[in-house]
Amino acid sequence: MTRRAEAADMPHHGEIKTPDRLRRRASRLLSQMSAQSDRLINEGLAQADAHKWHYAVLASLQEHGPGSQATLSRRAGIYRSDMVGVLNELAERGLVGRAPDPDDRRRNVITITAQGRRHLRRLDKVLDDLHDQLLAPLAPAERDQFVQLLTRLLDHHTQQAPRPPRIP
Amino acid sequence: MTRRAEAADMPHHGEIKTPDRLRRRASRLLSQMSAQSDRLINEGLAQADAHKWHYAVLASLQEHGPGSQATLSRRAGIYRSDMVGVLNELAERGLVGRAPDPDDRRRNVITITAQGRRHLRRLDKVLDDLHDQLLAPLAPAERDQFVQLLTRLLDHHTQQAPRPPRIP
DNA sequence: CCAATCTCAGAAAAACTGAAATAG
DNA sequence: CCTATTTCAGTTGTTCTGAGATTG
Repeated sequence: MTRRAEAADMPHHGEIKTPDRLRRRASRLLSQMSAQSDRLINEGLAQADAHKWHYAVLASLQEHGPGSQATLSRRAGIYRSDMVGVLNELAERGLVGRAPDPDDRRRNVITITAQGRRHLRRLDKVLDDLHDQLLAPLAPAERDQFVQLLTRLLDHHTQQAPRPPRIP
Repeated sequence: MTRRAEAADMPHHGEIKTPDRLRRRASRLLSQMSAQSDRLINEGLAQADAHKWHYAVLASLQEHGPGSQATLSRRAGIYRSDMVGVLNELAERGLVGRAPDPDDRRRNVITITAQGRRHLRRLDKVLDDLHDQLLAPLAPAERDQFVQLLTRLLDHHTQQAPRPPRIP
C-alpha cells in the first residue's frame, strides 16, 4: 500500500484550471437549469390552475387548428395514453370540445373553445411573466442568443438524431 | 409587415410573427434539450459500464477529497438513501474504499482508490467526447458563451432561489 | 434527551408499454 | 386480415420520505 496521503487530488502538472469539472459540464448545467425552470413554470402554472400539458395542447390547437387526439399527441409531445387524461381535464373545464369525427369514427376531433382561447391568453401572460423571471439575469440580447443557441442545439439533435423522441 | 427592428444581435433568421410559441419558449427548449442531453450522456456512460452518479461521486472525491456519505450526498446532489446503493456498486468494483471513521463511528469515510482514479480518467475522456457531440453545432466561442449563460442563470436561481435543492 | 449518520423499505409522480375495443 | 385510434391497466425507473439502529 503506497502511503499516498489522504489529500486527494494533488495534480502533478501545474495546470488543473478545472475545479468543479462536474458542475461546469454543459450536460449538468442543462439538467440543473431545466429542473429550476420546471419548478418555476410548474408552480406558476399551478397558481393559475393549469399544468404545462394544458398549455401545450391549447397552444397547439390555436396554432395548428383542430386535430385528432393522436395528432395532438404527436404535436405536443404527450403520450397518447396521457393525452386522454389531459383532454378530460380540459373538456371538464369547457376549454376544448371533443366530438367524434364524422369522416372517421375512430377519431375524436378536438377543438379549442372561446373559453379555451381566453384561458390560453391568460396562460400566455402568465408564461411571459414566468420567463421574465427565468431569464432575469440576462439582458435582452443575451436572452435572444440563449434561445437561439438552444434552438440550434435542439434542431441538430432532433433532426438527425440517433433517437428522435417518438410518441407511439 | 412587422419589421422587428429590435435588439442588435438577432441576425438573419427567418422572421417569426408568433408561430410555434410553444416550441420557442425557453423553458420548453431547456426541458427538451436537457432530455436529449440526458439520453446522450446516459447511453454513453452505459457503454462504459457507468452511471452518471458514479461519475459524480468519483469526481467529487477526486476534487474535494474523502468524505462521509452525508458529505458526498450534499456535494454530489444525491439523496443519502440513494448514495448507499451507488457506493455499494462503486465499492464492488474496487473504485472506492469505505471504512468506518475512527473519530466518529457513525460515519463511513469514502476514499477513491487508484483504480477509481483510473476509471475516472476514462470517464472524463468519455464525457469529453460526449460533450463534443452534445455541442457539435456550436463553434468554440459559442460553446463558451452557452456555458456562461447557463452558469449565470443557474447562479441566479440557486443562490437567491425560492427553493434551493436541498438533499436532506 | 437530542442531533447526525447510515441503511432499508417503500411512497409518489412521471414516462412509457401492452392490449382491448372499435372502426376504416 | 391488417392498420389506426381511443382508452385503460399496469410496468419501469427515478426522485424523495420515513423510520430504525447506532453513535456523538
